[in-house]
Amino acid sequence: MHAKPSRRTKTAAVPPTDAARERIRSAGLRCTPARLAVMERLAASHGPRTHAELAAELTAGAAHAGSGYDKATIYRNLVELTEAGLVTRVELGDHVWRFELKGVAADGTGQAHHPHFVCTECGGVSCLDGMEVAITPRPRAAAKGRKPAGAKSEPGHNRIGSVSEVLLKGRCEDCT
Amino acid sequence: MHAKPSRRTKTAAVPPTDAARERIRSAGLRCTPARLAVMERLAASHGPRTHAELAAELTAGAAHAGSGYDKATIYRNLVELTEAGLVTRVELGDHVWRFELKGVAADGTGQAHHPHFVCTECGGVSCLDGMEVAITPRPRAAAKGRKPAGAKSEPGHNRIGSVSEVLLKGRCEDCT
DNA sequence: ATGCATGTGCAACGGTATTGCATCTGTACG
DNA sequence: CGTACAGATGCAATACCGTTGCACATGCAT
Repeated sequence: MHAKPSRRTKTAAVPPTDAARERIRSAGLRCTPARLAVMERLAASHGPRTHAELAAELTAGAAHAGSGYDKATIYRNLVELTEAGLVTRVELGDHVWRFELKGVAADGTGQAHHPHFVCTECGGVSCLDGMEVAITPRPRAAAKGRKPAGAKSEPGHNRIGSVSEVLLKGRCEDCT
Repeated sequence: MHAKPSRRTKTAAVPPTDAARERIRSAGLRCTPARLAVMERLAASHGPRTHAELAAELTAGAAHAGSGYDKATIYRNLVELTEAGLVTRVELGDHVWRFELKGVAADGTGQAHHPHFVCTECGGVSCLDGMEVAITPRPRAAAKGRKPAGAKSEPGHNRIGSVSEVLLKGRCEDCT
């Protein structure tokens, strides 16, 4: 039983389900229940979710009817949605991919992603929305750091073309 | 053969081996050949190395005599050295731990904590030595020349206590 | 309704991280 | 200098996550 969204007296003229459906369709993907469920689950989350989490929620189908999807399906959907540009895949340092709904970008670009902060103690993840990270050369620089001429250190590799993702690690105030 | 001059009376110029040995000892760990080899291998690297890389180098025993250590031993040594504070373990987003010599070197110049930059195209890793990352609460209002470095009382529930690691991802200039 | 391309379920594979246990070794001690 | 013990090592097994192959079911255009 799918608990089909009875369109009677819905609070909004465009339920989020339809919005997600439209985005999926416009991304060139079929709109399947599994895909829709993944999208809605992501939309209902605040921060990035792991594949394991989503799989647990959508596989067992505890609370949500219509669940019971395979973890491989969820994984593939996440990857496909990522490739389609609807979802971002991040790695926060614990060897687990996390997926996050991307900003509204129908054209496929122009998403301002936000930095993430991970507490190395409690593992909490914070989305630093509205934060900007600027990287600047250190004031006095390495004054005394006479570089051995023979060093093979490749300074040319330090050229940053564009930064698409920022990840900070440390301790949150609760764990300090 | 090892053919190692076990005479401790050399006292010539304190080779890096002895420095590493001293650090290992002072960290409360035994000074074993495997541990020493790991330390030296890390010291000879410019960037963070993966366990697989180090294992490949130290297991097969290609160039360095005395190699042939087990990968589990190398792994355990890396973890122990990390816990001892001599090595840093970072995760650059490809689900592989990377280890980097931490703290001071023989010359005393500590390359303590530098941000890392990973190119999502070529996978190259850059150590942004001498770079500082400043996080500003707002893209517009605040000037970005400051260095909070210990930002507190962040708006919202994203309270950063202290930042210990910075990871940037994007594209290097070559891949842009 | 029908057909094809696409998505899904099941299960297996691969690779890295991690650990148990018997044996060996570094280091302190006599 | 020899001995003993805590710690380190080697070997192998385990666990887990990510990933993929293949046969079947399903969405969606016609």
